[in-house]
Amino acid sequence: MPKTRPVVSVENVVASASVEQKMDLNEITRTFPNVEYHPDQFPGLVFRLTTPKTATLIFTSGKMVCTGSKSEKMARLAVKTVVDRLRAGGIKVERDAIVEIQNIVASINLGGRIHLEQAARTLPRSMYEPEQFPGLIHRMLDPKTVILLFSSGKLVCTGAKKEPDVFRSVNNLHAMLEEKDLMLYS
Amino acid sequence: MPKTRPVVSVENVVASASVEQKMDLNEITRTFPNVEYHPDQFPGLVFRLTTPKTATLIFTSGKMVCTGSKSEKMARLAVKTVVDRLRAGGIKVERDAIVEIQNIVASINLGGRIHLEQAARTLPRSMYEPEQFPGLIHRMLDPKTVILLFSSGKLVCTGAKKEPDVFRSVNNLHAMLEEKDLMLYS
DNA sequence: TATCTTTATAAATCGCTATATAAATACTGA
DNA sequence: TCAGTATTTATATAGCGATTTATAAAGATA
Repeated sequence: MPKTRPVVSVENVVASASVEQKMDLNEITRTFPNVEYHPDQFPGLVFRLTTPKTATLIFTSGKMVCTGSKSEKMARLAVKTVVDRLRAGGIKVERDAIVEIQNIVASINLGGRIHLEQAARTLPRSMYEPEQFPGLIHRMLDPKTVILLFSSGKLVCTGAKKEPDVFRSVNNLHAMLEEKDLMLYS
Repeated sequence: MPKTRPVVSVENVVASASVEQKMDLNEITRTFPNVEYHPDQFPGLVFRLTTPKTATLIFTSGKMVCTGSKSEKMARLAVKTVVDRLRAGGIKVERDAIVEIQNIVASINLGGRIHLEQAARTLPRSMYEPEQFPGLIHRMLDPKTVILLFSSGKLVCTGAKKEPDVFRSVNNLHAMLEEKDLMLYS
């Protein structure tokens, strides 16, 4: 049995948003010289914030993608801040953005080593090709997430749309690893 | 002043050798299926030993290059073992190999951190381009060796032909670093 | 209709970067 | 033709940039 509880840390939250109006990216580029906009390379403009430390992609459609937040709440705050900044810079933005969380990435430490070779044989929906990537890739059905397992006992959980789903995924997997005796605590 | 003595470890010894006679590398390949011989790629045959864990290149000229030993003595033993193995396999080898040590590589831990930026400015014959390689490359004149310095306080000394030269090189450099106050002990 | 572009993020591993050194080939450049 | 460079082997050191996963957005390309 485990000596420690899994230590979970949300590392990145991806949110999509929309202000429901056309945006003039060239105008934004002129008012905010620090943004990155290379339409030949990618259609989105990159708007970075220091706090919360995020990068928000803004498209001509008024849709946005915000990445880098450490929580759902911070992602919403980041989008709000971007819109406020645009307005403060004289860019007309009629309504506040509607934000939807699209992906939550978390790192986890189970506190013991995982026998990956064995796990690859016993865990369903697993992919393990150590010469290609050192982690075992496991697709969980409920919640629908993907977990990368490393021999060190550390995990990466991605694909969750709600924070509780990260915890449920980790608990499900941890129980499974315990049950099948795939963990080694030292 | 240093709290610890440098910890020196010889990591690799390269020796050249010769049995002073032509060798039939195809014959060796037939008798020892585990050797590697791809004349289109490289003219030398690779003969590996488990103890001492080494790789010896054998050329048609009868000359050899032995790498991987942890000491001068082990390098000589490795070459002797290769020749004995050849003879045991029915390969005629008239005389014992004449061995010459060509290079000794050692890793060193000074036990304190090195201020590389500063060292690059004060040490003569130094090259430091961190974006290309994280170590500072210092060419020592006497003994004629090359020392790689890392911020961690670890070194790599290469180019020595005698083990005492490794120690002399390390002591010279250590004294120099102390003198110019480039070390930080914590 | 796919896949690529870009952004962020963790995990751990590989292959580069650089150093010396011998050997014997092939190759390129003046 | 001659001088360089590349090939291969081992070895420590330590940075960097892939590798993989999910996810949205809007263009381009196939």
